Amino acid sequence: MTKRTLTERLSEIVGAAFAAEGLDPALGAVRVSDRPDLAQFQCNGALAAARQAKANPRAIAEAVAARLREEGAFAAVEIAGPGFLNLVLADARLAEAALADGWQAGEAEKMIVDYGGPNVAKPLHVGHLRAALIGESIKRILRAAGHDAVGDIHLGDWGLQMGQLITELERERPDLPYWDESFEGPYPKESPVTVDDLARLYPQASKACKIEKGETDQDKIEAARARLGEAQAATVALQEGRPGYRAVWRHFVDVSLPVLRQDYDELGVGFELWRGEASVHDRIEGLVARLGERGVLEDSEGARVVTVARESDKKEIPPLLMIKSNGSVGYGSTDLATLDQRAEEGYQRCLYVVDKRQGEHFEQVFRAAERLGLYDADHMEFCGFGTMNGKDGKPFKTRAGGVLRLRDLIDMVTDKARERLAEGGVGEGYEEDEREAIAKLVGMAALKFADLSNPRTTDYIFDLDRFVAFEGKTGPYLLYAVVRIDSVLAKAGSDGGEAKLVLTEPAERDLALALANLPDALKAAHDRRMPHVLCEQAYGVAQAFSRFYASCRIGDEADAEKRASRLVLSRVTRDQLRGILDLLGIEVPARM
RNA sequence: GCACCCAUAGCUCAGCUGGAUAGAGCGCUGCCCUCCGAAGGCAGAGGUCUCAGGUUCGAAUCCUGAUGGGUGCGCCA
Repeated sequence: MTKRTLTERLSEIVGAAFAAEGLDPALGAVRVSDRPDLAQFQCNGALAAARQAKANPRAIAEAVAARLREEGAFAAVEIAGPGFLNLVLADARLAEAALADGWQAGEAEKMIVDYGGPNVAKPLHVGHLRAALIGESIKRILRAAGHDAVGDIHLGDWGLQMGQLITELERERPDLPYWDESFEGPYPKESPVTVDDLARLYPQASKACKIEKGETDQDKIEAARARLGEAQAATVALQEGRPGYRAVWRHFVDVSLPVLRQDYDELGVGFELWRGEASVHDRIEGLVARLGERGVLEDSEGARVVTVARESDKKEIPPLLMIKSNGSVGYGSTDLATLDQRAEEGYQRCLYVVDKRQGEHFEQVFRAAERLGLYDADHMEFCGFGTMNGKDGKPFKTRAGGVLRLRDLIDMVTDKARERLAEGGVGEGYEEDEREAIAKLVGMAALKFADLSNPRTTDYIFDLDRFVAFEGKTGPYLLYAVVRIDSVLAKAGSDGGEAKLVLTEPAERDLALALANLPDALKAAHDRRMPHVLCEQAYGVAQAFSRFYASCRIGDEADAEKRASRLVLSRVTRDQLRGILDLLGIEVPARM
């Protein structure tokens, strides 16, 4: 484990050379060359130095290069064009760097990553996929960097959707005891609904409460408004503690949890904390009182709000709604209360892996938290992600026009994987259940890699054909690379052990160079909260290995020293790929 | 209306603090399994980086404007 990446170390060396010339060491910034045909690394500092010092860039480059040639880290230091420094690392240094196995953040923190947000009323669908995959990966990246990070599912179990469910059920089942305020219990232990009931009731209620765009029929508008009012009133009653509502609400949550758990399990996504919005309800009263004491709570149109707008704002930021005019609380209050709880529990940093369209909401919450003194602005991070669209560029829908359930999506990729495995005659001698397990892992790798390889912040097109393609830059290609190396090593009967790396062929150097970039990739993925950087790293390494594999003999190399070195190179490649795939939440089969 | 984001190869997308000949994958053309796993490798075609100005020795990258798309804007989450 290292705390400094290869380019950081090289930058120090080159920076020292600049400093020795009386120049700013920051000019020595080294990065991977974008002309791999000319060099492994480059430094363009001489050009910037020339501007500052009003000197000839080539002359500066010459002086720095002369010092670097003395240094010994580089096999070649060349100057090209107006003053680009082209650097080739000495093989011994490169070999050493290729063995680097990780990267540690400077200061470890206790963190919480909020990346679930499923609604208890709804089964998981494709829209939840990104939060789960990106959040899980970010959490793993943080941990690998040395942080104490936990994930919280943060269930959506306390807002209007609960009032909608309650009232919808009340309409459908007026015979149930939960609606009778004079009922003295006890309430039934058996849930009156199944998850399938919830999945049916919620869209039904939601639709009934919604005024369709362009609706002109006054009766329909009135009906929807009345229905919404009913749901809102039920929400207030639930939050105020009406026993029947609390009892039926408990059932909603209890029947949902096992199913959610199973779905997330299947995705390989695990939360340490299974809290919900409801779990912070009891702190809201105290929170409101504290806001009042600080003088940041105001009355506005019958509601209690925290003003978060600032002079410097370019756009209008509405206040955070703490208590709605009807007395209920919404997600603004629960999100703030959750931050309060997290601060109290000693989490130093809170990350929110949430649809980027909620950015403004979190800006409000974060500002309110700042006003309350819970966290500094730079310890609350909004890690927004882009939306997943269909091929038409609009939010993804199934052919029938509905939302695709996550479960169905997983089945689709698994089916496709099974098909491809059969086509390729893979696993012909294996037991049926192993083949099935492999199909599942391959499908999942395809799905996860396809999603994670997009930068977190951008929207992307969900294209099933592309998701299940197994050639090129895909999850299955990476699994294939790992499994193939395993097979090569097994056949060779050795993983090289402690043998020294001797780099002779260009393909070996290229692979070593790709491997040596790992700490830089880990640091970038960590600092930017961007898992796709690791996808690039893994793919680059896998490609470099494939080239190496195509041009060099490994297990059957005659020269003993070369053979051992190549076995080590193969093993290191496999270990790095496995490590990265683990950070991406992708599981590799033992064989396929 | 106000604000923010985006526009790169036929398609889907990378491109970090401005730097050399703008990169992948898919698709397309042609090669490579008597040799450790061909879900692989090699070679090739394909781009006025939406447009117009500006800053700079140097711009896909920074600034301004235009066009075309997307998103958000207090009692949903």
